[in-house]
Amino acid sequence: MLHDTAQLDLMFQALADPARRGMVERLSRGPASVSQLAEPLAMSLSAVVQHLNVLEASGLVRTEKVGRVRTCQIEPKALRAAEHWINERRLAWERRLDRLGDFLAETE
Amino acid sequence: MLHDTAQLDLMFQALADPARRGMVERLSRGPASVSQLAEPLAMSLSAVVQHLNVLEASGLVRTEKVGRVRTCQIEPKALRAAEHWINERRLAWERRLDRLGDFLAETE
DNA sequence: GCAATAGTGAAGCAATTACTTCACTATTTT
DNA sequence: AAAATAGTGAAGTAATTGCTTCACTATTGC
Repeated sequence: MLHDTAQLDLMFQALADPARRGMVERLSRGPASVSQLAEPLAMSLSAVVQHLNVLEASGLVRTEKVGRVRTCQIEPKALRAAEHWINERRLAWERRLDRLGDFLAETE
Repeated sequence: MLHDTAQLDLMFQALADPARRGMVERLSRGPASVSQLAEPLAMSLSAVVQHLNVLEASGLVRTEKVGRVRTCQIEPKALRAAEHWINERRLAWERRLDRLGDFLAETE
Protein backbone atom coordinates (compact mmCIF):
# COMPACT_ATOMS: atom_id res chain seq x y z
CA MET A 1 0.00 0.00 0.00
CA LEU A 2 2.95 2.27 0.69
CA HIS A 3 4.53 1.60 -2.68
CA ASP A 4 1.58 0.97 -4.96
CA THR A 5 2.98 2.32 -8.18
CA ALA A 6 -0.13 1.40 -10.17
CA GLN A 7 -2.22 3.62 -7.93
CA LEU A 8 0.26 6.49 -8.37
CA ASP A 9 0.07 5.98 -12.15
CA LEU A 10 -3.69 6.40 -11.97
CA MET A 11 -3.55 9.43 -9.69
CA PHE A 12 -0.97 11.38 -11.64
CA GLN A 13 -2.64 10.40 -14.90
CA ALA A 14 -5.93 11.66 -13.50
CA LEU A 15 -4.36 14.97 -12.49
CA ALA A 16 -2.67 15.41 -15.88
CA ASP A 17 -5.85 16.64 -17.55
CA PRO A 18 -7.02 20.24 -17.06
CA ALA A 19 -10.71 19.29 -17.15
CA ARG A 20 -10.14 16.74 -14.40
CA ARG A 21 -8.05 19.15 -12.35
CA GLY A 22 -10.90 21.63 -12.78
CA MET A 23 -13.28 19.05 -11.38
CA VAL A 24 -10.97 18.36 -8.42
CA GLU A 25 -10.68 22.10 -7.83
CA ARG A 26 -14.44 22.45 -7.85
CA LEU A 27 -14.80 19.51 -5.48
CA SER A 28 -12.19 20.95 -3.13
CA ARG A 29 -14.78 23.64 -2.40
CA GLY A 30 -17.45 21.08 -1.57
CA PRO A 31 -19.41 18.12 -2.96
CA ALA A 32 -21.14 18.43 -6.32
CA SER A 33 -23.38 16.45 -8.64
CA VAL A 34 -22.24 15.29 -12.07
CA SER A 35 -24.25 18.05 -13.74
CA GLN A 36 -22.75 20.69 -11.48
CA LEU A 37 -19.28 19.43 -12.35
CA ALA A 38 -20.20 19.52 -16.02
CA GLU A 39 -21.67 23.01 -15.98
CA PRO A 40 -18.47 25.07 -16.50
CA LEU A 41 -16.99 22.53 -18.92
CA ALA A 42 -17.32 22.85 -22.69
CA MET A 43 -18.02 19.19 -23.35
CA SER A 44 -20.82 16.66 -23.34
CA LEU A 45 -22.15 15.18 -20.12
CA SER A 46 -20.93 11.82 -21.35
CA ALA A 47 -17.38 13.12 -21.54
CA VAL A 48 -17.66 14.49 -18.02
CA VAL A 49 -18.83 11.12 -16.75
CA GLN A 50 -15.82 9.51 -18.41
CA HIS A 51 -13.49 11.97 -16.69
CA LEU A 52 -15.28 11.28 -13.45
CA ASN A 53 -14.71 7.56 -13.89
CA VAL A 54 -10.99 8.23 -14.31
CA LEU A 55 -10.98 10.28 -11.11
CA GLU A 56 -12.90 7.62 -9.25
CA ALA A 57 -10.64 4.80 -10.48
CA SER A 58 -7.64 6.80 -9.27
CA GLY A 59 -9.17 7.03 -5.81
CA LEU A 60 -9.06 10.83 -5.85
CA VAL A 61 -12.83 11.14 -5.89
CA ARG A 62 -15.55 9.12 -4.25
CA THR A 63 -19.15 9.20 -5.47
CA GLU A 64 -22.47 8.06 -4.17
CA LYS A 65 -25.73 7.90 -6.04
CA VAL A 66 -28.95 8.80 -4.28
CA GLY A 67 -32.06 8.73 -6.39
CA ARG A 68 -31.05 9.97 -9.80
CA VAL A 69 -28.23 12.24 -8.68
CA ARG A 70 -24.63 11.15 -8.17
CA THR A 71 -22.84 13.23 -5.59
CA CYS A 72 -19.05 13.51 -5.79
CA GLN A 73 -16.50 14.22 -3.09
CA ILE A 74 -12.77 14.52 -2.86
CA GLU A 75 -10.87 11.74 -1.12
CA PRO A 76 -8.13 13.65 0.71
CA LYS A 77 -6.20 10.48 1.57
CA ALA A 78 -5.44 9.92 -2.11
CA LEU A 79 -4.38 13.53 -2.61
CA ARG A 80 -2.07 13.10 0.34
CA ALA A 81 -0.49 9.99 -1.22
CA ALA A 82 0.40 11.85 -4.42
CA GLU A 83 1.65 14.80 -2.42
CA HIS A 84 3.74 12.47 -0.30
CA TRP A 85 5.49 10.81 -3.23
CA ILE A 86 6.57 14.17 -4.65
CA ASN A 87 7.57 15.48 -1.24
CA GLU A 88 9.81 12.48 -0.53
CA ARG A 89 11.74 12.94 -3.77
CA ARG A 90 12.13 16.66 -3.32
CA LEU A 91 13.33 16.21 0.26
CA ALA A 92 15.83 13.53 -0.76
CA TRP A 93 17.24 15.91 -3.33
CA GLU A 94 17.39 18.84 -0.92
CA ARG A 95 19.01 16.79 1.84
CA ARG A 96 21.60 15.69 -0.68
CA LEU A 97 22.31 19.28 -1.63
CA ASP A 98 22.71 20.17 2.04
CA ARG A 99 25.23 17.39 2.62
CA LEU A 100 27.10 18.48 -0.48
CA GLY A 101 27.16 22.04 0.84
CA ASP A 102 28.52 20.86 4.19
CA PHE A 103 31.16 18.82 2.45
CA LEU A 104 32.29 21.73 0.31
CA ALA A 105 32.36 24.06 3.33
CA GLU A 106 34.54 21.58 5.26
CA THR A 107 37.03 20.93 2.50
CA GLU A 108 37.39 24.61 1.70
CA MET B 1 3.38 31.49 -13.92
CA LEU B 2 1.45 30.85 -10.74
CA HIS B 3 -1.43 29.23 -12.59
CA ASP B 4 0.17 27.75 -15.67
CA THR B 5 -2.18 24.84 -16.26
CA ALA B 6 -0.26 23.68 -19.34
CA GLN B 7 2.86 23.25 -17.24
CA LEU B 8 0.88 21.29 -14.64
CA ASP B 9 -0.46 19.08 -17.44
CA LEU B 10 3.10 18.31 -18.48
CA MET B 11 4.32 17.66 -14.96
CA PHE B 12 1.53 15.36 -13.87
CA GLN B 13 1.63 13.61 -17.23
CA ALA B 14 5.37 13.13 -16.76
CA LEU B 15 4.85 11.66 -13.29
CA ALA B 16 2.09 9.33 -14.49
CA ASP B 17 4.54 6.82 -15.92
CA PRO B 18 6.36 4.36 -13.64
CA ALA B 19 9.53 4.41 -15.74
CA ARG B 20 9.66 8.19 -15.52
CA ARG B 21 8.93 8.16 -11.79
CA GLY B 22 11.74 5.63 -11.48
CA MET B 23 14.04 8.05 -13.23
CA VAL B 24 12.97 10.90 -10.96
CA GLU B 25 13.50 8.65 -7.95
CA ARG B 26 16.98 7.78 -9.17
CA LEU B 27 17.76 11.45 -9.77
CA SER B 28 16.51 12.40 -6.32
CA ARG B 29 19.57 10.54 -5.03
CA GLY B 30 21.93 12.51 -7.26
CA PRO B 31 22.70 13.40 -10.88
CA ALA B 32 23.03 10.66 -13.48
CA SER B 33 23.88 10.15 -17.12
CA VAL B 34 21.33 8.85 -19.63
CA SER B 35 22.96 5.41 -19.60
CA GLN B 36 22.87 5.28 -15.82
CA LEU B 37 19.18 6.16 -15.90
CA ALA B 38 18.61 3.48 -18.49
CA GLU B 39 20.50 0.75 -16.67
CA PRO B 40 17.71 -0.58 -14.38
CA LEU B 41 15.04 -0.12 -17.06
CA ALA B 42 13.95 -2.95 -19.36
CA MET B 43 13.75 -0.88 -22.51
CA SER B 44 15.91 0.49 -25.30
CA LEU B 45 18.12 3.51 -24.77
CA SER B 46 16.02 5.31 -27.35
CA ALA B 47 12.94 4.81 -25.23
CA VAL B 48 14.76 6.15 -22.18
CA VAL B 49 15.80 9.26 -24.11
CA GLN B 50 12.18 9.78 -25.10
CA HIS B 51 11.08 9.54 -21.46
CA LEU B 52 13.86 11.93 -20.55
CA ASN B 53 12.59 14.42 -23.13
CA VAL B 54 9.15 14.25 -21.52
CA LEU B 55 10.68 14.93 -18.10
CA GLU B 56 12.72 17.80 -19.47
CA ALA B 57 9.75 19.36 -21.29
CA SER B 58 7.80 19.21 -18.03
CA GLY B 59 10.54 21.14 -16.26
CA LEU B 60 11.04 18.39 -13.68
CA VAL B 61 14.50 17.53 -14.94
CA ARG B 62 17.30 19.65 -16.32
CA THR B 63 20.11 18.19 -18.41
CA GLU B 64 23.46 19.36 -19.65
CA LYS B 65 25.67 17.67 -22.19
CA VAL B 66 29.43 17.69 -21.70
CA GLY B 67 31.44 15.81 -24.26
CA ARG B 68 29.38 12.78 -25.18
CA VAL B 69 27.61 12.35 -21.85
CA ARG B 70 24.38 14.08 -20.90
CA THR B 71 24.05 14.61 -17.18
CA CYS B 72 20.58 14.87 -15.67
CA GLN B 73 19.42 16.59 -12.51
CA ILE B 74 16.14 17.14 -10.72
CA GLU B 75 14.64 20.62 -10.79
CA PRO B 76 13.14 20.91 -7.29
CA LYS B 77 11.20 24.08 -8.15
CA ALA B 78 9.03 22.13 -10.57
CA LEU B 79 8.44 19.36 -8.04
CA ARG B 80 7.39 22.02 -5.58
CA ALA B 81 4.87 23.46 -8.06
CA ALA B 82 3.13 20.11 -8.48
CA GLU B 83 3.22 19.53 -4.74
CA HIS B 84 1.75 22.97 -4.17
CA TRP B 85 -1.21 22.46 -6.47
CA ILE B 86 -2.21 19.26 -4.69
CA ASN B 87 -1.62 20.76 -1.27
CA GLU B 88 -3.85 23.75 -1.97
CA ARG B 89 -6.77 21.54 -2.98
CA ARG B 90 -6.36 19.23 -0.04
CA LEU B 91 -6.17 22.15 2.38
CA ALA B 92 -9.25 23.80 0.87
CA TRP B 93 -11.14 20.56 1.42
CA GLU B 94 -9.89 20.10 4.97
CA ARG B 95 -10.65 23.71 5.96
CA ARG B 96 -14.15 23.20 4.61
CA LEU B 97 -14.58 20.07 6.72
CA ASP B 98 -13.38 21.97 9.77
CA ARG B 99 -15.91 24.77 9.23
CA LEU B 100 -18.61 22.17 8.75
CA GLY B 101 -17.57 20.51 12.01
CA ASP B 102 -17.70 23.83 13.85
CA PHE B 103 -21.12 24.55 12.41
CA LEU B 104 -22.48 21.18 13.46
CA ALA B 105 -20.99 21.55 16.93
CA GLU B 106 -22.65 24.97 17.34
CA THR B 107 -26.10 23.96 16.15
CA GLU B 108 -26.08 20.81 18.23
C1' DG C 1 -49.45 9.04 -16.34
C1' DC C 2 -46.41 12.20 -18.96
C1' DA C 3 -42.71 15.08 -19.36
C1' DA C 4 -38.55 16.75 -17.73
C1' DT C 5 -34.27 15.70 -15.37
C1' DA C 6 -29.93 13.09 -14.24
C1' DG C 7 -27.08 10.07 -15.65
C1' DT C 8 -25.38 5.54 -18.26
C1' DG C 9 -23.34 2.69 -22.06
C1' DA C 10 -21.69 1.61 -26.43
C1' DA C 11 -19.70 2.56 -30.76
C1' DG C 12 -16.75 5.28 -33.44
C1' DC C 13 -12.84 8.30 -34.42
C1' DA C 14 -8.70 11.31 -34.51
C1' DA C 15 -4.76 12.30 -31.78
C1' DT C 16 -1.34 10.90 -28.62
C1' DT C 17 1.65 7.60 -26.17
C1' DA C 18 5.09 4.25 -25.39
C1' DC C 19 7.54 1.70 -27.26
C1' DT C 20 10.58 -0.76 -31.26
C1' DT C 21 14.43 -1.01 -34.77
C1' DC C 22 17.82 0.80 -37.55
C1' DA C 23 20.88 4.06 -39.22
C1' DC C 24 23.58 7.68 -37.72
C1' DT C 25 26.89 11.25 -35.29
C1' DA C 26 29.80 12.71 -32.10
C1' DT C 27 33.46 11.79 -28.54
C1' DT C 28 36.73 9.00 -26.05
C1' DT C 29 39.95 5.25 -25.43
C1' DT C 30 43.54 2.28 -26.97
C1' DA D 1 43.50 5.49 -37.05
C1' DA D 2 40.26 1.97 -35.38
C1' DA D 3 37.10 0.48 -32.08
C1' DA D 4 34.19 1.31 -28.37
C1' DT D 5 31.04 4.37 -26.00
C1' DA D 6 27.15 7.70 -25.42
C1' DG D 7 23.56 9.40 -27.27
C1' DT D 8 20.30 11.17 -31.33
C1' DG D 9 16.58 11.00 -34.86
C1' DA D 10 13.22 9.11 -37.78
C1' DA D 11 9.86 5.87 -39.06
C1' DG D 12 6.63 2.43 -37.85
C1' DT D 13 3.12 0.27 -34.79
C1' DA D 14 -0.18 -1.24 -31.31
C1' DA D 15 -2.64 0.49 -27.44
C1' DT D 16 -4.75 4.22 -25.04
C1' DT D 17 -7.05 8.76 -24.54
C1' DG D 18 -10.44 12.23 -24.99
C1' DC D 19 -13.77 13.25 -27.03
C1' DT D 20 -18.48 12.74 -30.01
C1' DT D 21 -23.31 11.08 -30.91
C1' DC D 22 -27.18 8.42 -30.14
C1' DA D 23 -30.06 5.42 -27.80
C1' DC D 24 -31.35 4.22 -23.39
C1' DT D 25 -32.85 3.81 -18.17
C1' DA D 26 -34.03 5.35 -13.96
C1' DT D 27 -36.15 9.05 -10.89
C1' DT D 28 -38.82 13.08 -9.88
C1' DG D 29 -42.23 16.84 -10.53
C1' DC D 30 -46.59 18.26 -12.27
